[in-house]
Amino acid sequence: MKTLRVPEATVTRLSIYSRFLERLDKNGVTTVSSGEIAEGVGVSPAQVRKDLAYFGEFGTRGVGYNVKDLLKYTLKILGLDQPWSLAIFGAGNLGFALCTYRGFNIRSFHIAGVFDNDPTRIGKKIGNLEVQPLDKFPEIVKSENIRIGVIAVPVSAAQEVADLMVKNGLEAILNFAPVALNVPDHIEIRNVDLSVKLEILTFNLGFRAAQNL
Amino acid sequence: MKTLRVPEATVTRLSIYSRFLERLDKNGVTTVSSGEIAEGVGVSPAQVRKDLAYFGEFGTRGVGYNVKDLLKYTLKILGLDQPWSLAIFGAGNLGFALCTYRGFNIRSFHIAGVFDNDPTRIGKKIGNLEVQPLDKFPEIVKSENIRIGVIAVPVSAAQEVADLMVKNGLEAILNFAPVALNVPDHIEIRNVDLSVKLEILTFNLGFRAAQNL
DNA sequence: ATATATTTGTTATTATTTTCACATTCAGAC
DNA sequence: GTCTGAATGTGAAAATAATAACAAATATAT
Repeated sequence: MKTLRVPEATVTRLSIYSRFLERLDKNGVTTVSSGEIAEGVGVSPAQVRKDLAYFGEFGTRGVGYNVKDLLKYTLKILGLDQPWSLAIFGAGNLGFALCTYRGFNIRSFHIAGVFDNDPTRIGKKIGNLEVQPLDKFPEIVKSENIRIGVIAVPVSAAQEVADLMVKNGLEAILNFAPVALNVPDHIEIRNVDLSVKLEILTFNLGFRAAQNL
Repeated sequence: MKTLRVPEATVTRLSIYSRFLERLDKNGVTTVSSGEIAEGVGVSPAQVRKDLAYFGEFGTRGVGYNVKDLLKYTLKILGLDQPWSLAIFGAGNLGFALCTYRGFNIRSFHIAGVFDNDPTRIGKKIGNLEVQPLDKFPEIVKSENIRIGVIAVPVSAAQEVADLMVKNGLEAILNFAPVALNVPDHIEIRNVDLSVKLEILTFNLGFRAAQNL
């Protein structure tokens, strides 16, 4: 094993492998090969092995991987062996959906606060959470030890929210607003654009089809 | 201009450029350079020009690009110069959010049907849409000329829904369930995983930090 | 008209990522 | 013990993508 820069694509796949391993484990499967993982998530077996090789040797030649062990390792690598508190900004339809989304509430994630500036939304219950006004943010960041913020507000408010997050010491931002945000270099930021892949589909149905590619 | 395989990353960025151009146009900007686009969406100017070069020559040397024209071209390339009807499966929180999501209702997209198998959801109104039972799907696919399906159901039901979509002649699927679906080769399918990027953030805050990378 | 400042389109270069191929290792059968 | 079949880990090769660099083209000022 060598330690070098890990491609982000590798981390992406690791997250997917780990979810697949969770399912295997739940189904009582104890051993799995790179080929079976590959088949299960839609990549090549060599890719699976190469990805894992960035982090160590987890398998047994001639046998494969122990599901429980590999799951534990992948979770550890992803940083999911510790709890993470999230703050979600925006209690509209998307924010609401994210608050109840399984992926944001399982594993080590925990939504510690939902914020909105709309008086008609403040105080509303989402599960056992209550929508908070923005001015409660600094206090809750501290009390809940929040390091990651999620932006689910309209484009027009996104930069302002990002600034607020940075000002209050958050270290990472997951941005669902389709706009490039300006944040300092030390802030980890990733964008999730819900419609980009939809437009990849229309591109493929249209343009590519026309060219017979 | 040469015609060769267009990288998917290029199509992804094109979608982002086009949204940025829409904003410029709305703000009355008439001309833009590759550098300004790059700055606005967070890539390099060379990347912008390279991406556009796959499809033609749209700019004027020494000047830049005409915003309205380039917007029109990018929309055309993405297949957004024609209307697209969508079917959304799953009227839970995520399905609900997608039904009201701007990106799925602007440009040339139009949600032509929402389906669920839960009797407590069927008949409910989402905007001016009404949640339909699954058995209405074949009829609505035809009457609304639906070619793209969106999966917003739990993992346990996702494959079944995908099969139903394929059986009814849909050509493309946008899948929000975190599982690899099995579909015939001629079906265009893309997955949107809402929590993968969240786990990239925790990876970067944890593992990478530990290694000082 | 000419010179100058810009900015594109494109080729060459560099970097990154994926695939391939195989030696190595292990478990189990005999 | 030894042999056989299976699956890993990895270095080399191939494919892909991003960056850099620059000639070509255009508008503007003089």
